[in-house]
Amino acid sequence: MDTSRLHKMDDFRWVREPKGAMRVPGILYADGHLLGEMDDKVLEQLANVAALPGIVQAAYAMPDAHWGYGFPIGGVAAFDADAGGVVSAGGVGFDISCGVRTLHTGLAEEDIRPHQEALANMLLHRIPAGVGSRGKIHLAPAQMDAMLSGGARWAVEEGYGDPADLERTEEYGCMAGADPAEVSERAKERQKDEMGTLGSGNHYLEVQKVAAVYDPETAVAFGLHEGDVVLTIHCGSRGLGHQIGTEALKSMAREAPVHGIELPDRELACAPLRSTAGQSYLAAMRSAINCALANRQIITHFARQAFRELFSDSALTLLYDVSHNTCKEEMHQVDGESRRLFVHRKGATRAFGPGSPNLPASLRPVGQPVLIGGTMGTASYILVGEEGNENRSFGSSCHGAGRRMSRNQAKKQWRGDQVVRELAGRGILIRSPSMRGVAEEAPGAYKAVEEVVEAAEAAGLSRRVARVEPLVTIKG
DNA sequence: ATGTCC
Repeated sequence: MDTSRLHKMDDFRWVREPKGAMRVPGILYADGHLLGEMDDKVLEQLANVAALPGIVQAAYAMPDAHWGYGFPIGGVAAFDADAGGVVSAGGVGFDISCGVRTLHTGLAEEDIRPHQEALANMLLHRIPAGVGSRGKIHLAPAQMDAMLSGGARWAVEEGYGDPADLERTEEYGCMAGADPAEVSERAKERQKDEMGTLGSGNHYLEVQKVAAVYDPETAVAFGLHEGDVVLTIHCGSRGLGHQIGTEALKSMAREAPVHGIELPDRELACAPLRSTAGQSYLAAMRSAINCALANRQIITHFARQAFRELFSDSALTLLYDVSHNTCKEEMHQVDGESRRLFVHRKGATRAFGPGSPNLPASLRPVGQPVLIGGTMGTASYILVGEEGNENRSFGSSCHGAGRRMSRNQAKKQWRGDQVVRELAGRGILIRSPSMRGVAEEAPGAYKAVEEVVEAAEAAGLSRRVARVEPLVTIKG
């Protein structure tokens, strides 16, 4: 990215002052090196977002931002319905409520090592992965609607997991304001056999060891110690969310002129929050949030079964489940005034700091766990929401390493079986139905996750608590 | 991300 058009506030905060159609500034949180790696398109897209009606304060880019569909991935933007604000399907993304959930296993690395192969095979066997993967669960129409309304709460009621899981899930496992009647039959049809499946792309299930602790006090509060083994699930709302996103993008682009909205980019399709189209999308999008929460809950259940086969006394307990592709109605202070805003986080993790009323009592004094997915060959991070970050990014942080190169480039550079062999040599077992997928997801295709989380910490968005490294990765 | 193009 050409930084000459940016005003450098400090080493980790760069501002694009409003120009042309921009209503608010664009703010990028990153160091000079990360900015250098970012495409100029990120700045262009950030400026387009800043031009949307009813945007409040600024359009933000997280340290892992990269070029996306309309909005940058790693983008945060909040809109006020009273000020003509909009909701944008491109601002949420296709994989609605894609997110990460991390569980304690109660096991240590030395417990896992002798059974590492068996565990990898068991997890691959129990959890369907890959494009179009289907599971054992087949939802009849009434069950589909109950799932879309109830989310992880529905899943627990159906016997997939424990009520205690809900306390550690964003929205307590159930997103309010969902309306299954706003979800098309086609979206439901695509989803009816896909519950409890991982999907493809960057989605994974990973057994990880806590390799380093940065903030011992918070780590203890999160129940994390060096050498502990945790399980992390990264996936979303599968075919249903994708279908809802596709349909909404099409209809919002078609209807924008009716609402008097001039789109700087057709991909930025949006609808006023106070319109039938806007409300319909919100109700469908919230249903997809529930679908993703239920999906991660069901996968948790299958993972528990797999662990119990090998470790009869293992009890997987949930640290936290948080999404990074959403639009959520939240109260935020803007210039000393409390305002109800619709916060879009696309490839950005909610990262509420200590004291947030949205956190359960057990986490409120400490802050929200912020789960950052790295790559299968390097590491992932567990962070905590930083005090005061509501004023910096509406309480948001980065979500991952961010791609350094396209999937096509990665396929030219690596072969899946070579990646698997190389990682096996380093004690990391990869299992995947697609060697092409493994090549596309080769660790070298991603930026250094360390640099991203260091920038997020230096910018005051979230603070490092622990670094986790993979032992077993199931890839879609 | 995605029954990787209805």
